[in-house]
This record gives sequence, structure tokens and C-alpha cells, in this order.
Amino acid sequence: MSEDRLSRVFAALADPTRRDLVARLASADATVGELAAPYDVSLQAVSKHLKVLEEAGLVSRESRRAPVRLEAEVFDLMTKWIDRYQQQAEERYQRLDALLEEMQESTPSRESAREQDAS
Amino acid sequence: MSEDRLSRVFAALADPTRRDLVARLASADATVGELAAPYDVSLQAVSKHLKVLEEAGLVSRESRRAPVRLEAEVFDLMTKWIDRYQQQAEERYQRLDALLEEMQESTPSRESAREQDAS
DNA sequence: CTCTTTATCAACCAAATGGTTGAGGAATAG
DNA sequence: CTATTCCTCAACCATTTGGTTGATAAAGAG
Repeated sequence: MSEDRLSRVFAALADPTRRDLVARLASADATVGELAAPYDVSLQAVSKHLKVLEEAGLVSRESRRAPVRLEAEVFDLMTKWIDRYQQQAEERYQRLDALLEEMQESTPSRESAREQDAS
Repeated sequence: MSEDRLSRVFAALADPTRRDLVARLASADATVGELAAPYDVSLQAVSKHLKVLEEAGLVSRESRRAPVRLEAEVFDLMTKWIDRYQQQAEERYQRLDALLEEMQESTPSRESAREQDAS
């Protein structure tokens, strides 16, 4: 599945330096050297980070020395995953709220024939 | 900053088992034991996973043996981060497309006075 | 073709991660 | 209160990760 893909994407973005690279690439393509300049780690370290981003499909390059480009489509994969569960969770809360309201309505000691619960 | 928070959230979701836990918790709260049952790893391992999710703020519990609950608000943090750069990147592509169109229009050798570009 | 610049590969290291087992600490049942 | 059940802590292990330095490959400039 794209199970594995998602794992690599999330793992890639779990590192602050890599998130910063993504952030910078969102505003302009850049070469490895340019990207590495601001950080106080070696060029090789940044090269490794880019490799991780590349293998996650977040970034691409046409050739060795070509500028690195952000691959924005991958974001869809994440938002899809997130949205699904966020929505599901929110629905649950809404159902819970409704249930609580019901319970509050039936708490007042009057147990007249309104609201028979079919449990 | 919440830099660190974001790192922990992404790192937490980089593991397939943990994503599955989140997925299951989206449909119903559950105790540690219930959550652990389906996997073929030890209860302790699952307990560790839950700790990671908890420290990332993705999950919470009122007491030791209480059911684990999904903390849906954290998703906002992620979607905010993602949306920002996705949007930024898309805007760039649109500008690039516009530029390419302009270039194509001006390529045909006719260099008449239409379309002065104000750089 | 040769030289220089730019990026990657390789080997290594310390720290973090995901797993194990065994012992111990809370909650609940009796 | 005591016993049992559920969960966490501790120590350990193998693998991965993020970093280093040094050597090497590929692209451009002369």
C-alpha cells in the first residue's frame, strides 16, 4: 500500500531542518549548495536530508546539479489521511454531545412517557 | 516554539502501528488492552506507542486504566503547516504557468509593440 | 582536454527507536 | 484487607538516524 509512502512522508517531515527545507522550497527552487548555506551543518548532511525528502516524494530534481523542486502533490496524501480521521473524530464528538444533551433532558426526575430509549 | 511539537506529531504518525491506533481511536475510545489485542507485539510495546502519541498530544487519558481518547485538535496544527506551503507552492506554479504562456506568446518572431513587460 | 566547483558515496560514531522480557505498581473484585 | 488483573517501568538488544570527515564522481569553465 501507500502505507509505506505515508510513513516516509511523515518521517521526512518529523525533522525541523527538513521542514525548513520544504518551507524554503515552497517559495523558490534552489540548488543543494544554496539550500545548505544557512545551516551550520555540513553540505553532506543537507544532501542526506534532501535524499530523505526525495525518497518520500516531497522533492525532485532533473539532474545532479539542477535546482531542487518541491513536489506539492504529496501534501494531498497527508491531508487526505488527516482529514479522514479528524472528521470521523469530530462526528463522534457531535454524537456524544447529542447524547449528553439527551441525558440532561431526561435527568430531571420527571419520568413521563416522553423519550423511551430503545437500547 | 511549537516547532518541537510539530516534530513530535509528525514523528508519532510516521509509524504504521501508531497511525493505526489513531485510526481506531477515531471511531471509538479504547483501553490499552483493547488497543493492543489485534497486534502481534507485546502489550508493553503498544503501551510505549501510546506514550509517544500522548507526548505528541494526539491522545489522552483521564487515569491509568481509563480509555484512551483521540485529541483531534492536534490535526489542526498539521493541516495549518501543510496548507501554508501547499498553497504557496501552488501559487508559484500558477505564476510559472503564466510566465510560460507569456513566453510562448512572445516567441513567435513577431516582436510588435503588444505586451511590454514591466519587469 | 584539464581544472575547479559541486554534489554524492563510504565509513564511522553517538543517540534515538521499536522491540523484547521480567519485575513492580495501581485499580478493581472478592 | 487481599488477591487479581491491567498497565508501566527498567534493562537490554538490534537497527535506524543524523551527524561527522575524507575520498570520489559528475558538470561547467578555461
